[in-house]
Amino acid sequence: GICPNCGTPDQYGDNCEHCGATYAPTDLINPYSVMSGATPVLRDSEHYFFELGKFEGLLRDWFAGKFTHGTPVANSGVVAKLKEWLDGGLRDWDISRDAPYFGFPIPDAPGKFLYVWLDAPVGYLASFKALCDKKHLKFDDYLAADSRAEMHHFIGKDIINFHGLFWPAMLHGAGFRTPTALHVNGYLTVNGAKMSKSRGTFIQARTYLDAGIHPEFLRYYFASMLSEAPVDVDLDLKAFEERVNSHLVGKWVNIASRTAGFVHKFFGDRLAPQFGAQETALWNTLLEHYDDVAALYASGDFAEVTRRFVLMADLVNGHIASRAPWAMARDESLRKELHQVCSFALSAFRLLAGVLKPILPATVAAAEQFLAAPIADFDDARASLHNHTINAFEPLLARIDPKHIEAMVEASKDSLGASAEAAPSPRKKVMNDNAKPAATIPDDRKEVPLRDSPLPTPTTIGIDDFARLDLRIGKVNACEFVDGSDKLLRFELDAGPLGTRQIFSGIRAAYAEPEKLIGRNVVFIANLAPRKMRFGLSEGMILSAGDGGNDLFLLDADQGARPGATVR
RNA sequence: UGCGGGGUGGAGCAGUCUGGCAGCUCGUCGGGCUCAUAACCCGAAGGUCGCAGGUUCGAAUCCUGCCCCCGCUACCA
Repeated sequence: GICPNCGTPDQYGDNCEHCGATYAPTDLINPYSVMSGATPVLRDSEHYFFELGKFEGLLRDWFAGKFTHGTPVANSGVVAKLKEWLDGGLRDWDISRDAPYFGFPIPDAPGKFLYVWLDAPVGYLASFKALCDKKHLKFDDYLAADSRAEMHHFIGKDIINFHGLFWPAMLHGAGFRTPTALHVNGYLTVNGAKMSKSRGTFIQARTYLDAGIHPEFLRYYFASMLSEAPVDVDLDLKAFEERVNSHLVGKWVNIASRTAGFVHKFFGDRLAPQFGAQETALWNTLLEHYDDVAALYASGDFAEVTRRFVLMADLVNGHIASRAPWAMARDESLRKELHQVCSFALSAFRLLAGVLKPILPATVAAAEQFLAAPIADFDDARASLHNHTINAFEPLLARIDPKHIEAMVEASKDSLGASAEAAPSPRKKVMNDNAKPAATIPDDRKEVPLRDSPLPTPTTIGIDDFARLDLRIGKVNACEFVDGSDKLLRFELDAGPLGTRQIFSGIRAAYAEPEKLIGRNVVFIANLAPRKMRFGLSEGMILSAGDGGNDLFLLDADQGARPGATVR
């Protein structure tokens, strides 16, 4: 609506971006919905509140480490952020929502639901309770107010308040213990910007895997960027490729790759009974670094872990280069030295596997298999291998092929998303998805608001404009009502080569018997950016004719049209 | 508006709390090696550490002001 202070149009309900004034949503002049254009209406509604203010003392004690023997419950920046709330005066927390809403109905309060952030953390504990029942653990040993177990939360920085204010207060209020620590991560950007469909950087896990890129490579990259501080992490795809290839393949696996052959050829896969003097000296240096790594892990400084890992690997490769086992191999009299150098290298390879194991569990498992020497725990990797027989070396990791990254980016692109982004909105506000971390939300969904379109709507379009719409035939596999929605029907379409699509369509008023639509061939837009709705992901738009309400008629195609066929 | 985080060679980052030779990885260039998955080793070029001022023998680091980027700012999912 229009700012009541300075008259700037198109402002949100809380403050004006032009003049900076803050106001109540009801002060907005001519308010409208950016989604539908509809005019909001004011309604009275009874709500339920959690008296958060009563827990201020508890929260201050908790921040101060009173329940954790003085150990801070979170990074200083995180605590500072949380204290803002306290210093500004804690208000009661609205924990009810009116229908339509997903989640749990409030008993004896028709049409009222619990706000998702009230029940979400309870859900974590319900899940844990189920585990306790299964494993015959005592729930109270972990949750009772005097429990000495540790409870750690690993979260994104956008939900600090839920985990750092509401939740500890709820736990305490219910007679349970408070969390031991919050471990907060920042946001992820890709190639220096918010993830974007049009740039192909809105990458889904499935797309990543389908491109044939090892999942543990991403774990390594993230580890190399993370410290205790809740900083944002940029996934720079070029850096990702180079770092993973260089560190893991070029430096680490290479140590085994370049020495195992000698051990196999000359020593029957058996390692030497001892290191030489030079190797022993270097081994002790490596152990000093290794022991530091334990503390680095404990403090959450994974980036420093990987830096230390690289340093250690460089020392080993440098040593191999200076000893030149390939030259020794040509001289029968140097067999013992050759044996010692290569055996040292393989022990060092295992030590480095110990560094990497928390980050690359599957890859390290393969390394353990190759070495025939499982790493039982962190200290176990400190043992050097002597008079030990290993298995034949096989490449443990394939380098990232840049073509795979290109393919992943291409597969992530969305042509219509590109047009939406060509004229980016000046809006800074971003909606985040806290409640459902696994769900996907294209950032392009935000606005293509009418107010931002500088060009007059043309009365005619060219054929190219039409071609950008990917219209397809979809055969209705399933169609049903959506619980909690009085407007939507949920469709599952067979889109032939495009697979199946779930689409929500607001035509319930016109089609009261959705099951009768099954089998029909409808027309839908296949390249509309997927949109997350309250009830799930909607992957396209089904076309109907009419003015809305019960005046809606599905377009359809005669029987015989193939599912997925292009409409042209 | 307030608050939090950030700005360091071409890229990604450490270092800032506790002032003391500006460091790591990648990339680039030159050389070496030929065991290793175009992997490895040695060397070089490349930065007035966002800007301005101040404190100090000495400032990326401390202080003041400013600029820019990101985020949060409670009945947002």
